[in-house]
Amino acid sequence: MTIRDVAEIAGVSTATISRVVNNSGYVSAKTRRTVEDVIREHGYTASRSARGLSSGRTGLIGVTVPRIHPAYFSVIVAGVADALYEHDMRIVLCPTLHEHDREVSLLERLVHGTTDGGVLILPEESPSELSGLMTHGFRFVVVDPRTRIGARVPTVAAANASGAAQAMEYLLGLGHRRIAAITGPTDLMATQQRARGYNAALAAAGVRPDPALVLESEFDVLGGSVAASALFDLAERPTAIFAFSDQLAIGAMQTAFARNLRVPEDVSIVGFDDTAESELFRPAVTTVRQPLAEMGRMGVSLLTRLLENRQLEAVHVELATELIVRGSTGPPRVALG
Amino acid sequence: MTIRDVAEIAGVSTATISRVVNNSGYVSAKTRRTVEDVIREHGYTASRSARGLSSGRTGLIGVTVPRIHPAYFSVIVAGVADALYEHDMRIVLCPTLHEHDREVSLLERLVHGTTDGGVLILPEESPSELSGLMTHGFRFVVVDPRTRIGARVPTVAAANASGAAQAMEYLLGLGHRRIAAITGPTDLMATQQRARGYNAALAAAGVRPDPALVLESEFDVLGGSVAASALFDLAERPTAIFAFSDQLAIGAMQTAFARNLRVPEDVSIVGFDDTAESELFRPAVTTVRQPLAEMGRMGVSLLTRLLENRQLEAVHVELATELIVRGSTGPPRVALG
DNA sequence: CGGTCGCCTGAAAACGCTAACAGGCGCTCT
DNA sequence: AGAGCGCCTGTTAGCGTTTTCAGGCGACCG
Repeated sequence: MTIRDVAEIAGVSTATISRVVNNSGYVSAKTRRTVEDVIREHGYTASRSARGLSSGRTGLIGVTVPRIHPAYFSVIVAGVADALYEHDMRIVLCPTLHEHDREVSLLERLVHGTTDGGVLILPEESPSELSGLMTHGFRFVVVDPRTRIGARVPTVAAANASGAAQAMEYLLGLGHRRIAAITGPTDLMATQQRARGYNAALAAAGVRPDPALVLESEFDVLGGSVAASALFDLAERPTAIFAFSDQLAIGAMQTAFARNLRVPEDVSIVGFDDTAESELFRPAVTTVRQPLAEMGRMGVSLLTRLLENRQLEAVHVELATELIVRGSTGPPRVALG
Repeated sequence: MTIRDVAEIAGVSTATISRVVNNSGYVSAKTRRTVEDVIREHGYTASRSARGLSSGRTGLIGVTVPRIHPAYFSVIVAGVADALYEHDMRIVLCPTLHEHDREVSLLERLVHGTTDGGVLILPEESPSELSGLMTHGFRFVVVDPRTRIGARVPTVAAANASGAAQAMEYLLGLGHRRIAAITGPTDLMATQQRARGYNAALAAAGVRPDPALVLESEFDVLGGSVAASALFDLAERPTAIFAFSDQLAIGAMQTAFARNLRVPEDVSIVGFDDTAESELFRPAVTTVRQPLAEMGRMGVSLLTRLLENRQLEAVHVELATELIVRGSTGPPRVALG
């Protein structure tokens, strides 16, 4: 079933079919109906390849993502896929496996004729490579940028600083004063922002920050365990730990259990992300919810505007976070100062 | 940068470029080198659209999946993506959101000129719709079939029956005799197979099956909680529960905790799948590992053979499972029988 | 009544690539 | 020496769309 077949059956030209399908240009109501009937009856769908070749638009959006299965990424991708579906576009998924070369070569291929644009999730690309792509004419949006990127590249992120501040204010409000932080890798913007929120909240409460209470780690469970272990070894143990991801929080809780510390009685723990496991774990993890799916959707929303050559009103979007209070937090055992 | 530009610069015809790029047909070593240099220097990549239109092969594989973010699916997708990457193919991801109509319409679009084939993960499609697609000429593979599908449709699944038997033999070996099962939806083939393994193992051990100990549920945490609750209310409580998914197992464990039952001292619990959360949870969940990523890779492997019009030596592939013993299982408190 | 304009439709030229065909060249074999 | 046969390369006809351009046909206006 090609457009030519449809044209023949409907007794019109291929141009008319094209106009009906894309509803562009003038078509009389009668002709339109006839054509639509034929299309429905014979089940015609335009070939994306041909359309792509002819019009330059493939209806495909490339999505690069470090890995698929961590809940963090897959929820964003789900948001992207959902939003794209509504625009009748499809998503070409490219896991980069954290390999910079792989990402670069993927992008090169995406640029040329394969896709109309891209959603880059936590890209490994340097800011200069990204602006290179941009000047090259590739339309894309970065979700959860790794570092600060040139002002012209549209980005979507969570309000990391204020989210962290929210969590800290809550802990401070419970009476905690010795609040440790297990941060992510410090080169990540998300980490820096959350650290900013952490420090700001402490300062606002008049608590002197203690550098010994801030530990850096990879964003994984093991890192959380190790860091928590170090924190529990401190002469003056923290009464609360703010982990910069749920994975870290769970690692910390595992260590607490292993040392027969009760959560939250002996130590309160807060995570970040609100991925599925934070709710599953017992006690359920108090966490800062990142609107991951919404971030994906917002990325698509920016991108479609970009593809329509419309001006973006906001190039850097921050989505609000929300503190989800669950069972892993409570007042400190001995109310201090 | 089109093939014509490259041809002009290299001083050869476009056909030669095409031959070099696809290494098909004869090209002299010298010409090949020249062309490759030009390509590298000017960064040419063939337009997938044009190639697709001309040759009928787009290098795109459609992957339908009910949802992306449950770990179960995303791990399979990761396997698929990885394997496809090695074939220089890309994956067009289509979440169906469990909606049958959505899936059908997606497939229709995939069939026509968009993709070369498909990997259908737990498809909602009826067997007849699937064989319809097949006779229509669409090349695809089903991973984790929902129901028994016609013999001609290639499928990849885990060895569900023997996996369940493994788990049961382990529990029986520990001395358990009253072993409950929380199954998934009974219309799923996976559920039926696991139930088969459950019953077979009981029979082999000479244990009379008790229908009261087998409860059906959706594959989610809540279902596990509810079912476990019912099991714990039984006059004669089971000493072990075999949950047909990790989610169910975790739900069951949460209920156990809520009732002050210790795991594994008061009740042993086994899950299925070995998704990430089963390792995170405390106690870590003993579970039957499904080789999800491998299932994805195997799907691609079958599909590529299909695309090359090669005969498949095995149309229905079952991948072995593995029992992962963790902390949620132990001998029953009072050794019975 | 002729011109203009809006609506509608068709013809035809791309779009960038592949593949079938044809031809040229140099060798070997008879 | 001529035929035959590998090897290499070029020519060219599509592939199925979109899009531009050029009309045709009424209606309305002057």
